[in-house]
Amino acid sequence: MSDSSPTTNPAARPATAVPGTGGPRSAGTRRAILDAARATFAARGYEQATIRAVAARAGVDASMVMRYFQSKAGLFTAAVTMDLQAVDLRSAPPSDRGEQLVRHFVDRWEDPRQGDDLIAMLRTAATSETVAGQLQAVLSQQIAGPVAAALGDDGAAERAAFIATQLLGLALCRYILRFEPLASLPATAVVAAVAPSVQHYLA
Amino acid sequence: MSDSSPTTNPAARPATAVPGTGGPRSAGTRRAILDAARATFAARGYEQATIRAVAARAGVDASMVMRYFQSKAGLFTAAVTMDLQAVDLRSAPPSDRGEQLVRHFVDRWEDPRQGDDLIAMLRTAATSETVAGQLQAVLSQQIAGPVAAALGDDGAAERAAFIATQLLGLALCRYILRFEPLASLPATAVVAAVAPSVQHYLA
DNA sequence: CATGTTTGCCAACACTTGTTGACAAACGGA
DNA sequence: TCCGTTTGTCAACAAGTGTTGGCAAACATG
Repeated sequence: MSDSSPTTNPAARPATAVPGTGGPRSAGTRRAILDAARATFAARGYEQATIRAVAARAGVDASMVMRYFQSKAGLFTAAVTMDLQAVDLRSAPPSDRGEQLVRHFVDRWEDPRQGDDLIAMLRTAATSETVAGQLQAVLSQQIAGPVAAALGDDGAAERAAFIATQLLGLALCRYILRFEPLASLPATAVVAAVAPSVQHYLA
Repeated sequence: MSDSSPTTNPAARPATAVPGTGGPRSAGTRRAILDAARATFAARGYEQATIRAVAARAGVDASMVMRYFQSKAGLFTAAVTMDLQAVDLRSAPPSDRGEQLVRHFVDRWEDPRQGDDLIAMLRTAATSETVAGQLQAVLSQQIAGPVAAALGDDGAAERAAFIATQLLGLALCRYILRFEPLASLPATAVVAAVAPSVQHYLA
C-alpha cells in the first residue's frame, strides 16, 4: 500500500489473476474481451466495431473494456498482436518454395484464431495509416525475411513486395470481399492455383 | 405545375440548370461536390469521410450536399459511379494478353479521375458488403467479361477470380497501403513484373 | 470479523455524426 | 414591378460514439 493509486498502477495484481497472462486484471474476463474484440474487429472493421459491441459479445460492460485496455486503439493493438512464426523456405527445394509459402499463408488465414487477427488487421489497414504500417512490418517479417534468407539480398525487397500483392490480394478477395467462386473453393485448390504465381516472383 | 411538391420531385428542373447533367440543381455546385466527394472518399474511406469535410472541400454548406444528394450513401454512389470501358483481349496475341490486361488496369489506377473512384470503392468495399458487391460487379465486367470473350466460358469465372486477386492485391499494396518499394516503382516496371503472373492465370 | 483492494455495473459527459427545417438573398418570367 | 422558384446559410436535433467517475458486491488478507 501507499505505493500509488491502484487504478492507474498495472503492477498491482490480485491473487485471483493468473500470472503470466500479461494483464493486471481477471484473466478470464481479459481473454473474453480479447476474443470478442478479435471477432468484432474482423467482422466489422475498426471504425464499425464499437466498444459496446465488443463488451456485449464478451458479456461485460463497456467500461470494463476501458479499464482493461485503456482505449479503443489499445484494445485493437492488444487484440491484433500476434506472434506468427515465419516459414523457413530453405528447407524445401527451390521449385516447391512458392507453394510452401502460399500454403503457409492460407493455413494462417483459415485458422480461426490467427485468421481473425489477420483479417481485422487487413480490414483496418485499408483506412488507417498506422495499422498499414503495422501490417507492412508483419509482412516484412513473414515474407521479406524468409525470401531474403533463401535467395540472398539482391532484389529481395522487390520480390517480397510483389509476393505480398499476390498473397494480400488473395486474402482480400477470398476472406474479406468474399468473391465467388473464389470464396467457395477448397483451400487446396486455391493453393495449387496461386503457387505458380508466387513461384514466378521467387525465380 | 400542380404536378407534385417541388422539393421532392427531382424532375422539376430550373432554367439555369444544364440539361443532360442528370442533376436537378446547379451544375457547377453539383460537380464541385462530386469532385470533393471523390477525393475525400478516396483519401479517407467511407466512414472516415464526413459530409462536412466534403462540403468544406467543395466550398459549400453541409446541408447543400444533402439537398443535392439525398444521403451520404447516395453521395457515395453518385461519386463512385463510373463507366469504364473494358479491354478487348482478342485484339492481342495470346502471349501478350496478360501484359495488356495489367497495363489497362494500371492505367486506370494511375489516372487521377478514374483512379480516385476505384480507390474509394476498394477502400470502402473492405468494410461494406454492399460496396463489395458493387466492386464485384465492376470487376466481373472488367475482367471476367474480356476473359470469357477471349478464352471461352470454360473456367473463365475461376480464371477471372484469380486474376482479380493479383490485380486487386497490386492496387491494395501500391495505392492504398503504399508499401515500399512497390509504391515508388515506375508503372512500367510494375506492369512488367506482374504481367507474367496474370498471363499464367490466362493460360 | 474488519479492512482494503478488486470487479463489475450504472449513469452520465463531451463530442461527432448524418440529417432536417426555417429563413434570407438571387433570379427569371409575367 | 411583383411573385414564385431556386440557392445557399444558420442553427438545431436525434442518435451514437469513446470515455469517465461513482458506487455496490465479492474477495482475500490481517
